[in-house]
Amino acid sequence: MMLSPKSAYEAQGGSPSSMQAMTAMTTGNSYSPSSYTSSGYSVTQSMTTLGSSYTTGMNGVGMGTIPPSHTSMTAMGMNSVPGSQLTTMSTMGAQHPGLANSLGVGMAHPGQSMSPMTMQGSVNGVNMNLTREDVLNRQKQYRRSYTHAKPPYSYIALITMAVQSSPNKMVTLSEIYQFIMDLFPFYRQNQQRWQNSIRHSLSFNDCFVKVQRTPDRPGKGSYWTLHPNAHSMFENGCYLRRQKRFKCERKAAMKAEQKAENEEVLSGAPAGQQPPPQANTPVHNSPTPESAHVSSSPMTVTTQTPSPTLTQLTQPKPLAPTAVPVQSQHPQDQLGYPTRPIPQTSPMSAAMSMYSTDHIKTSVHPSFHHPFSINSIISQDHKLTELKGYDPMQYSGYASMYNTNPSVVPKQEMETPAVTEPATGYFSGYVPQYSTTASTLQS
DNA sequence: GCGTGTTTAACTAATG
DNA sequence: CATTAGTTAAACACGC
Repeated sequence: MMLSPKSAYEAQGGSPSSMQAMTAMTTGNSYSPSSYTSSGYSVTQSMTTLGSSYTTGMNGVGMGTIPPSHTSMTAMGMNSVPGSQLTTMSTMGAQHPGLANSLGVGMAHPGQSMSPMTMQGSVNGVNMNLTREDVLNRQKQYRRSYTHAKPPYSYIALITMAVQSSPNKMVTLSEIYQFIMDLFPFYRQNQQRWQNSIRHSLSFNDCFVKVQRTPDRPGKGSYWTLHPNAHSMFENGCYLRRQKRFKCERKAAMKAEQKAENEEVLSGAPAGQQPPPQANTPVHNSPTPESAHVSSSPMTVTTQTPSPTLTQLTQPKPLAPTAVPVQSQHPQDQLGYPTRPIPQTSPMSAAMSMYSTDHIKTSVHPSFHHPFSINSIISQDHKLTELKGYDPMQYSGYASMYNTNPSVVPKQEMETPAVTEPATGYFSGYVPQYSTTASTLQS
């Protein structure tokens, strides 16, 4: 069987989209997939999540929806991942351990007390009782697996996390790399591959704005920040795949115009009448490109979804206790954008807040609350996690991205926060390596 | 040479 | 089934 590079890649961990499929599947009120047995091990367990009752397999997913080829490719792909130990995990389970966790599936961790009786499994449909040793061994395997499973986030989401986690809300390319590798062990391998994708995403997507360095801050590369209107990119509440790409139409119009001009030069024929940009598109209170050190000049932006108004953007919303008003160094100031306070939180919590629908709830859809947003899944435990100073890396994976339920997190790890939370409340466990750069910007 | 940034193309998968 | 979002590869330019 021949595997394309793409297939081999997906076998390493799958794509975010499959996560979304999973989410979609679990939105039913009653969901009872057949037990997953492709790897010879499955756990069937009843659970209640968000008021809905589920009976689910290990992954909370009906594996029957995954073509057999995926399974076999997965098995092959595992071998191509150095250090990968995804031997017993299903494809979906390997990709989305955290969600499985968050949904209350039997995912105990080493050190966590769990009676064998609470973890009844079946092998190829045959029920079996696992000994405690079996359980612990498998738990260890799962734990290792998560470390190298691909996060269910798109590169756009990862970049956004990095930006949001930065005190100044802007990061360099290398800082983005570092952020991702620090947070997701999966990305410590095949760096050339995904880093190319990161660069492509930054350039290709209008939601990312390049901020030129000023002479007093020399260094390599520019800073990257989020377009202010791009905060509602994930307005559907499912933050794994955007339904609409953030588009700067004026920019696109200019590109089209330039393209037409080029064609005109080449063909000698006059280009078609170019409608004036923004002829029918609403113009927001956008920054004037002249006032910004931004390479992408036309910054008037329209989005398919209702964008926050200027008032909404400038109106400070109630902040969390740890929130700190954004100073004038905010890149959006530099861009001439209207600013709003952004809570200074940890990368993890920043990621959470980024995946939170809070800003949408307040500025776009007051009552919007996607039942299966990550925010919904973790919201209750999130605050506790921050208070506890929980270090996600100690938990060897990003399962905690979904769930930091202290009843699931090993007690031992819960009690040993890596770093005491600074007075600024910036973070509870993760120390960004680029903090020096960021703090330099503050000065 | 290397890192950064841009662009094009091909492809997969999700969505309407 | 067509469209779109996202991924990956690759070529190229630029600056240090």
